[in-house]
Order: sequence, then structure tokens, then C-alpha cells
Amino acid sequence: MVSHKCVDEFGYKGYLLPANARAPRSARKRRSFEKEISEDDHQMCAIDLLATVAENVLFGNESSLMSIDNGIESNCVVSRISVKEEFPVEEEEPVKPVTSMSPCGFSSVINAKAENEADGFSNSGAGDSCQVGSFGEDVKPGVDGGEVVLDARPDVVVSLGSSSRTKVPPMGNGAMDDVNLFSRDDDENFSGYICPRVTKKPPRSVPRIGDRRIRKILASRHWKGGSRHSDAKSWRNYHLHHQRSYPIKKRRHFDHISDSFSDDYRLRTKMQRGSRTISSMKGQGATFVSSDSHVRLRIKSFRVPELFVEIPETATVGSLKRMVMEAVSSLLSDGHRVGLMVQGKKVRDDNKTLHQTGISQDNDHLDSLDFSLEPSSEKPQLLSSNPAGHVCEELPMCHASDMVTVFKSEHDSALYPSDSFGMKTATDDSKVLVPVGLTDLSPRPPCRKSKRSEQQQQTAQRRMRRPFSVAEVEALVQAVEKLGTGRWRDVKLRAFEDADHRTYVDLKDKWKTLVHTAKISPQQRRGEPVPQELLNRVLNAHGYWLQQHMQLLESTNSKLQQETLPQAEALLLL
DNA sequence: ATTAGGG
DNA sequence: CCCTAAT
Repeated sequence: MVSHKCVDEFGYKGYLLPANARAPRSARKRRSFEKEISEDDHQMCAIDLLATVAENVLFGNESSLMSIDNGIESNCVVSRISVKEEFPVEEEEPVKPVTSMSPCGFSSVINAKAENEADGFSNSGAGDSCQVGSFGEDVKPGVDGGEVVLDARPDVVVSLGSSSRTKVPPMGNGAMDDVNLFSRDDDENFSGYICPRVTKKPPRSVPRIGDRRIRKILASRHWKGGSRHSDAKSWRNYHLHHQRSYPIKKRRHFDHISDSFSDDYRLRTKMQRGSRTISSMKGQGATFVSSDSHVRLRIKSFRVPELFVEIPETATVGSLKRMVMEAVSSLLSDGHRVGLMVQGKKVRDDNKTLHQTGISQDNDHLDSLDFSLEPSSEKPQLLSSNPAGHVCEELPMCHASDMVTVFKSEHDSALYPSDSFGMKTATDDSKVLVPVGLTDLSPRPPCRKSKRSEQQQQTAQRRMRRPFSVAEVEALVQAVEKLGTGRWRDVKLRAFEDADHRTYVDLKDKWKTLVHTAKISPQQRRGEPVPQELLNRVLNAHGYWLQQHMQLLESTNSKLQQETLPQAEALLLL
């Protein structure tokens, strides 16, 4: 039964009972208030995973802008590799005048990766071409200068089945059923970089991922779950978690989602004195004057976040590899753009030449550049009320000259709750396996029936977490004060009309947690603190409306009795 | 489609 | 947040 306590504790001043106020649904068993999402402060120990975004395609086709000096096979996806960017000295077609780093540099590389994923990843039946375990070590010690570390933060957990009873099918049959891949970076940890869709996307042929129609199908409890989940639903879980963990996972068929990949990747690089070409641009006009001097950059490695792998002993090595592969390939898939910082300043103008930007072989003090991978789809924005949010711009970037700083900034960032990330050496981080080429064994539904729905299931994902701001809470409280609880649709219309990402269910849920928050001690609260004043109003309103509902219930009850009693008497008389 | 509540 | 039951 509903407790009357609150009624006694709070006054009703200022509240008006709308004529249409509804009585609470029959007294459902009311459990203790929802437990605040309690995510441990999972640590995010990044592991150095040498990523081979290799692919000839990626690193330059004919012109081969970059060369992978690790001798990586093209079909390798992950492995510590070193990529060296070199500008041909006397090649045919000097790769266009190199005017901008982003367009013809890493950016294209990374994006190209997605385009060739099919070829590069699934085509690698000869997975052995990619050696595992080479990461962590400098492949080419001799090469000094530019080193770039791609550092991805998402804390991913790969869980392959688990329970002892689960029997993992022999590898090679593609029946990877018991797989879980989820992110430990659940809930709280995404807070800083939520990126609600700002601009409406053009009509899409497929329901957007945020669509409840799709999400509905998905299980929920597994998001936070760990290895304990296994068995039959594992396949689905895998995909769920997978999607969750990697919002950037390629969604070629389903358009992008507003979710941004909150975790950025970083690139550390060092400028290297380049070789001067024999004015290959000669005669092409003054425009290219600055292009005859080349800058060499070398991507030493890509850092990938730690991958936790939990897998039953009975699972096959192949299945394990596959999982890691999936995770990594997703990371590298797409949805990112490259950011560039020169001497601490972000370079936004893609049309500037390197020289104009200060990236010059003659610039001695410019010994480092900062690259970052950022969500490319949208301008991040914290709230609808903060249209000008430029979270992206604030993404911490790594600086080649100061690893400590790098780690520190990461450490300090709310984005990275981990307290140990980055402190590990590359070698330490390398404990995670490096998958071999992706064969045709990617996890599949036990039986494919309705391709369509299944496709949707695969791409559907949990909505990103979007903590309510104080302003939003304020609006919510005000609306509830006015409208009461139980009229969430009205609340939505009244106070969150323009906040597409706030459904009335969200508001209802938020109110629920607000009430809970208000009842617990400040020490137990988490997240952005809500002003006590607001919480007081929450309790007040909650108490008031609860009381109203109670009264309404009683009145209806008495009415019922008045109607029922006579009938009962009449029945007795018969 | 909404609402209430449990997970 | 998600999901379901009940409206």
C-alpha cells in the first residue's frame, strides 16, 4: 500500500488539484525506490592495442601516402603497427599537393577503413597474416621522430558466454552463440559527451535507432550485466553490448545516430623533418609553393582501450579472437573525424596548408602535433538548452611531448573515471589478445528468420545516457508542481516539448529518481548535484500529489462502496 | 499512445 | 534507461 507518510510531512501550499487529476493506478506494490544506477567506478585501463587500420586502401593507394612499416598484412585489423606517412619524393602524381593534413591524411585513412571493412576484415580468412602480440613494442626502433598513438577510451568488456554449462560450439562453424560484449562504461561514464541530435536528420528509410519500436525488442538487463549472462540469449546480447560499446559501429544501412562516441581517440605524433622534394610542384603555380617541402609523420601505433575478455574455458580460441576482432574493428569503423592541434591550438580550417598552419619542416620548435579522433556526426551538445555546446572542442588531446600530461588530462576528465588508465605501460596494456583476421565466423543468430527484424535488432541500441541538467530538473519540477505526477505526457508537452530525447517516460523516470534522490543523504547522491532547493520542491510536490491521489482513491472507493453495498444487500435478499 | 512500476 | 502490463 502506499504510504501516507509523505502526506503528513509536506504541506499543500501552492498546489492546485486539476480537475482531471488522476488517481494513481490501483495500489500496486510499491517497491523501495529505484536504486540509483550504481556503476562501479570501473577502471579503464587502456591497453595498447596495436591497431592496424592497415589496408592498402587506407594508407594510400597508388600514391601510397603512408607506408606501414611494420609489414602488416592488409587484412590485419589489429596489431601494433607503425604507420609512417611519407611523401613520395619523385612519384608520379605527388598525391595532390598536400595542403591539408586532415583531408589527405589520417582522416581519410580512418574513414577509408570503414569503406573497406568488408574486404579487409571479413576477407581475411588467412588470418594468420596478422600476428598477435606484437603490440607494445616499438616495431621500428630505428625510426625516431613522429610517433602517433591512437588512444581510444571506451572501456569495453568482451564476454564470451560464461556458464560452465554453456557449451561453445567448435570453432569454425560460425555458431558463435554465447557471446557478450558490453561496455563497462555504463551509465555515468558517458555523461560528459552526450551529443543529442541537434539537427533533424533527413528522412531515413529505416527507423532511427533511438526508436523505441526497435529498442523495445531489446533486452535491458544485460546492459549492465556481466559475464553472468550467457546461454541462449547470448547472441543477442553480444550484439546489444557490442552496439552499445561502440556507438560508432558502422551503420551503413541505418544511418547515424545522434549518439556520439564519447570517447575520443588520440593520436600522438611528432613532426619529423621531412625530405625536400625536387620541387615536384614546379610549374604548377604559386599556389603550391609551400608544397615542395614535405613533412613526415609517423603513426607509431593505435591505442585501443582495454578489452576485458571473459570466456568459458570450453570456448574456442577462434571464438575469442573473433570477439576481440569485432570489438576492435568496430572501434575503427567510422563515425569519426580527425582533429588537429598545432601547438595547442586547434586547427579548424581544413583548407589551410600545413605550412600556413605552422606545420613546417623548418619549424623546429614545432615538434609535435596533436591528433584526435572525434565524433564526426554531430556537434555535441549537452542539452537542448545549450544549443551552443561544443563539447567536442573540449575533448582532451594528447600531446606528444608530455605523456604524463596526457594521462593526467584523461584522468581528470569526467569522461574517464578510471584512475589507472594510462599509467600502464604499453606492454602492460598488451595483455589483451589481438585478434586475427576476421573470418566468416561472425556471430549470427541461431536461425535467421526475418532478416529484417533481425537486422534491426542488431543495430538497435540502448539510448545514450543523458543526465538531466539542473535546468531540466527545474523545468520538470515546475511542471510537476503544476500538473502533478501521473500526467507525464502533459509534463512533456509543457516543459520538454522541444527536447526530443526526453520522452514522457524519461520524465517519469527522472521524477522517480528525483524523489529518491531527495530522500537520501547528499553524500549518497551522485552525478551533477541538484540544488537542495529543488529537491525540497520535489519532495513537496511529491507529497502533495501523493496526497491528492490518495484522496481521489478514497473518494472513488467510497463511491464504489455506496454503489456496491446496496447491490450486495439486494443479492443477499434474493 | 499513456501510465505505473519493476528491472 | 529499458521493458511490460494495463489502460
